[in-house]
Amino acid sequence: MSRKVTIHDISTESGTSPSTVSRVLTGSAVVSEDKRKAVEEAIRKLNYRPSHIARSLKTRTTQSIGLLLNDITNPFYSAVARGAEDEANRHNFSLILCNTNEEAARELQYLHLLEDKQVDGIILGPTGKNISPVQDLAYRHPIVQIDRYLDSVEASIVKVDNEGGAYAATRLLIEKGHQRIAVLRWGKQITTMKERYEGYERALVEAGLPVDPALVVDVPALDIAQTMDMVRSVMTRPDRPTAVFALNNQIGSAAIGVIHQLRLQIPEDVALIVFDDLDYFTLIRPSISAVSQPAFEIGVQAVRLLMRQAQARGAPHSAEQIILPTELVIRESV
Amino acid sequence: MSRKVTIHDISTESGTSPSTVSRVLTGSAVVSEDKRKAVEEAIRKLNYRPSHIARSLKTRTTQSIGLLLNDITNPFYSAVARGAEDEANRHNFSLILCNTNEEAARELQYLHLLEDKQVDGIILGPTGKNISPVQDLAYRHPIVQIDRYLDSVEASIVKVDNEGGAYAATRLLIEKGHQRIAVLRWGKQITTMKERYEGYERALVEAGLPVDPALVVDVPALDIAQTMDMVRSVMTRPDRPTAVFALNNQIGSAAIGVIHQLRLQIPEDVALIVFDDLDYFTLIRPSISAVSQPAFEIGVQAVRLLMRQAQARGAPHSAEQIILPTELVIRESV
DNA sequence: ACATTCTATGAAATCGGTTTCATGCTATCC
DNA sequence: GGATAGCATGAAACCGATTTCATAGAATGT
Repeated sequence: MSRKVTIHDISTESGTSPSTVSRVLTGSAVVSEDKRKAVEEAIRKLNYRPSHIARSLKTRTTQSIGLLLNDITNPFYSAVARGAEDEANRHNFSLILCNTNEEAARELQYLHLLEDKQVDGIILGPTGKNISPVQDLAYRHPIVQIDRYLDSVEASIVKVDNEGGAYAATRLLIEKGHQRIAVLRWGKQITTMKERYEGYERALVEAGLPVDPALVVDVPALDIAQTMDMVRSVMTRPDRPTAVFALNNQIGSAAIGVIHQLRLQIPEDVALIVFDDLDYFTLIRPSISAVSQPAFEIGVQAVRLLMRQAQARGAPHSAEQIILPTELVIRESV
Repeated sequence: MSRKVTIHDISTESGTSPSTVSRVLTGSAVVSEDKRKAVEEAIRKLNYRPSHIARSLKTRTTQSIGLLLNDITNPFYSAVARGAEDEANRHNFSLILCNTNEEAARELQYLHLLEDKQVDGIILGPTGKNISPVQDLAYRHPIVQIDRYLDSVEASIVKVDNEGGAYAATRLLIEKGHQRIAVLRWGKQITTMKERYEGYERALVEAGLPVDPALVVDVPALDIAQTMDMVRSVMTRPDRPTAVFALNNQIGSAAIGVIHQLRLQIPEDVALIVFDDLDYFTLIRPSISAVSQPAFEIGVQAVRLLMRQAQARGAPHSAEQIILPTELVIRESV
């Protein structure tokens, strides 16, 4: 087993100094044509590949960014990841995948780990429970929050127009004649949920409809069985709502499951609209209307924003905020 | 902005040498009780966190593994990723996420990148198009293939019992009285598809049924629209099959879409079973039967296998093979 | 033609740890 | 009690790159 080829080997093979080899590697300074050729020849001959680690140690940059998500198996987040991966790759950066599972301790552990690994930036889909550590980190490193964000933390954000999307969805239901519209949410203190709920409420108020607390259902956890139970109890009440607005894809799926179980007809018995679109919504009958989010684009924009911030390091980095539009996709369920 | 705290700072603060600090850090040698206390105190006081990069440079180990997948948005792969992440975290390893998008060039680029980054191991869901580079890599580094594998390459594998799962599914359809069972596949040279097809064929042959080439549908690409077109053409033939077996979740979803479009009743007009289970299969009506794969567990096992191989480095590492069982989940669609 | 600036290059320091090696001290043995 | 082994420790080398700094030689200006 031959030892790994180092810059020193290239140096001797090409009859130059390591400094010169480094210069042709990074292009950081002018090197004469013949030396350059010699170095390039040696690199090819010995099949040399520079060590990222050694480089990182000196340059204090790792060409990597941390991607901290609550649940990579949630189609929304995996699309974000895909977008981020795509854009990162375009910049020759790689992603370190961290799954928090909505656990504060795990998020915190990862935040430290990523700092120890000296990632050049962090894309954070926050659990919402580590406010001050995130603030501290944001002070020292480029960090962009996606989807949700921590209200008091001064860090960049890439999100969608939750309020507007929810408003449009609710309005659609009202226009279709619905007066009793249930809203299903989870974690009402989370910014996404807050904003979506506000959009719902604004549409109701604007239309002069009452905001009935009985129609606002908070599911206790993102557990499909529990969520279905909650939804079932709403849907089996004597004064059942005529329309349901689920504020995320998981609750939406639970609602679909319950409605099917109860043998209710969509949209005759109950109309349905879900915040966040899933592939299968178009495949089933009736197809499900949704507020579609540009998840892939969120990932792309987050990486771009990070690149800009990393570039401008040293300069007082202002916390940017990117708000992407949602799209109301009207299908058979309304 | 205070400079980063280094091992040298701890050394002076605690009145010891860097060597001793390193020894308490790694626990690689005995240190007297009082020195240890002093070092630990200094670490706490200065809030010291060792640099992973510097450590990696010397130890030639990065505590990270590369995760190379074709499509992280495919629920199967994202579940694998989740499992891998979980297990890696348990071992204090982190994952570098690489999405190949089924592109050979991208896969190759990533294989090089991961080697340059000196990951301790690679989990590879291969495109199938980079046989000799993978073989070369496997010779130098721990690598485990998941799901698919490269036939000629000597590297460990974690996969499911594709043949057995497909056999069981086909058998079920036959037992339900179906004689004309279409099979939908993509990329027939890919090991998973080959094995699943073999299971299908074995079940037919065992039951004395003919293997009708007209019922074997190869979709040209994993594109939902194209796939739906192919499926539609089969389902609109005069001698339409009475049952359909889709060999992966994407083709399965396309099939569901087409069947709904054509207003065919499941399972009366056509029975359906899909290799690989998706969440929504239980939510819709009728619910869809599936061959369920332990995707999370594949990720977990892959990481464990990698850990073992990395441990045994130096010893001639034998290529292990782990075959996990599938589960036939019978729902309303048959 | 001589002083001065430029340019390409190599030597050496550096990044922040780990590990080998040498050493002084204490414990053990006959 | 003197020789030997064991043990904790620090000095220095090392991992593999980049970057600063010094310098020799070429190019430029007057």
